[in-house]
Amino acid sequence: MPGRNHKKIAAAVNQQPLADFKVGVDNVIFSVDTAQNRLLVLLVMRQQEPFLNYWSLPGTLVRQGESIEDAAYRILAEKIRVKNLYLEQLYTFGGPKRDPREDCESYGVRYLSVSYFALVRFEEAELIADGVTGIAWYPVKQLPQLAFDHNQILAYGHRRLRNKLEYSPIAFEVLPETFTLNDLYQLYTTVIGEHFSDYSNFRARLLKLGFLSDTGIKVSRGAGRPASLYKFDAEAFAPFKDKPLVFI
Amino acid sequence: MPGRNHKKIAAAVNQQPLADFKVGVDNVIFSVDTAQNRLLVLLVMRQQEPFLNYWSLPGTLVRQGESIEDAAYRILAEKIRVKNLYLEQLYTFGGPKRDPREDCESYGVRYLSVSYFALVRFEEAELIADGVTGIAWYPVKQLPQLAFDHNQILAYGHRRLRNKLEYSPIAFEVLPETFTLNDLYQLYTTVIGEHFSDYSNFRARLLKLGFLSDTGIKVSRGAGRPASLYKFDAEAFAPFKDKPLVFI
DNA sequence: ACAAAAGTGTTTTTTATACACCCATGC
DNA sequence: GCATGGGTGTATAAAAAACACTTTTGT
Repeated sequence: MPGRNHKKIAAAVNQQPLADFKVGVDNVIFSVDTAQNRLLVLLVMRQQEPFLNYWSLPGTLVRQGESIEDAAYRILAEKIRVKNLYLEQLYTFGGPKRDPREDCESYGVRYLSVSYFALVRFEEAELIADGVTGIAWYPVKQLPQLAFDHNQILAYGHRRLRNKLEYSPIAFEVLPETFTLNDLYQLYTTVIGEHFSDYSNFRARLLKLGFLSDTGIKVSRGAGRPASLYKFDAEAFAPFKDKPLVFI
Repeated sequence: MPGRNHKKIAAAVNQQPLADFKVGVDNVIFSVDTAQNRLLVLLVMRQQEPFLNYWSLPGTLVRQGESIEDAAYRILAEKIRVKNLYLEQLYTFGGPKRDPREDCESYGVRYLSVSYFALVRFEEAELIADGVTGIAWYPVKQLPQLAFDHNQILAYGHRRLRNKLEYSPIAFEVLPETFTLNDLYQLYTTVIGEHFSDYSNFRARLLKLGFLSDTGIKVSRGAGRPASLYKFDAEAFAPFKDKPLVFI
């Protein structure tokens, strides 16, 4: 029965063994040091093979009963204490051979990495040093060679951060409740670069959009005229949601 | 030794069992029927439990030695023949309990779905009917209830499609090599809705940007003045890459 | 001749850009 | 009083938006 035989073969081809995965989460956690105008990323020193003593993105493997996003929040909370943060899924890297453990220790198990991208407020972020693991904010302009494909993941996260700042109001998730317009401008300058509107125009545009409300409270930063504290008004922003809008 | 004991306990807490995963890929494949001004998505009828006889996104499980992206292309090629397409990773859905198979048949294995989003040219897309599996283009405005969390994935893909059209030149990946400005306009209208510039302004803006070159060739579509065929000039577009740019 | 589709032009309004300048404070 | 940072205004250029109009075809 050639027909039947053919079907069997086709079925066999269609049912090559499925890959078994362990799923890891790697976080690209950014912050902006406005005092020194630097964009920073959180790195930890690896304590085990592979890539022992390499800097890497803080990551973990997903446990039973834990959602991917839970794992992302867990590893973040293990490394850093923050009040405000913005976190979103970045990309899933899953080619075979991206993790050297696939060759040796395992029985054909693949390692897949779901990366998350986070932005936290530098001034209030508290690194959790456990006395063993090295942990540090690194300027993204002076990165060391990282473990695994983490340089690639980081580069992808950096691109996403810039895009998000340009098109979405994520800056306000990481600024304090109230902030000066200069705080906001500095944040944009540090991440995007100096190649956009000057402060005066930036200011005028943002204010005209109408979702920044002046609290009337003034703060003085050393010399100079005191600045007004502004507040992001989520309700006033609502109409702009899902509309193309460029902040820079 | 209380110190050592404490360390042991901490280690135990930190090493709850890892989850074991099977990784699936689900494709949200869109096309635009310009003749009827409809946005379509490709659905297949499930042939097995769970969700037997439910419509679902075309998907597959990742096999040994296969990258995630390879699996996405494989399942796409199994269902449809196309010349041009745009494909990118969408999102990874991985909460526990998103797949009912986790409860019964498996030994604690989790199912994770890496979704991909694709845009293909409707006119030249050829569905591959194998005589068994139902397969169809569904208008996104009249979707049935889908298997798993596929309605959610689809909604997410739809949002991404709109954003991509607004900010990126993906329309040209799915239009034929040469196209009329009206073809382009229809594509935008169908996906985004009628709420953007009229044809005249759309046209003026796109032409001024300078990355559409007139081939000089004219085509006639029934009555009316013949239209010029244009061509996307990737080189002329290069300077706009990575710059905020809004097409609509 | 006339409807239909393509393409051009014009007018008005809104934004962007580049500045110059005024304001309030610390020292 | 003057340097410093905050804030306002203005002149010019560019772009968006609305819409009227011309051109070229099929019937």
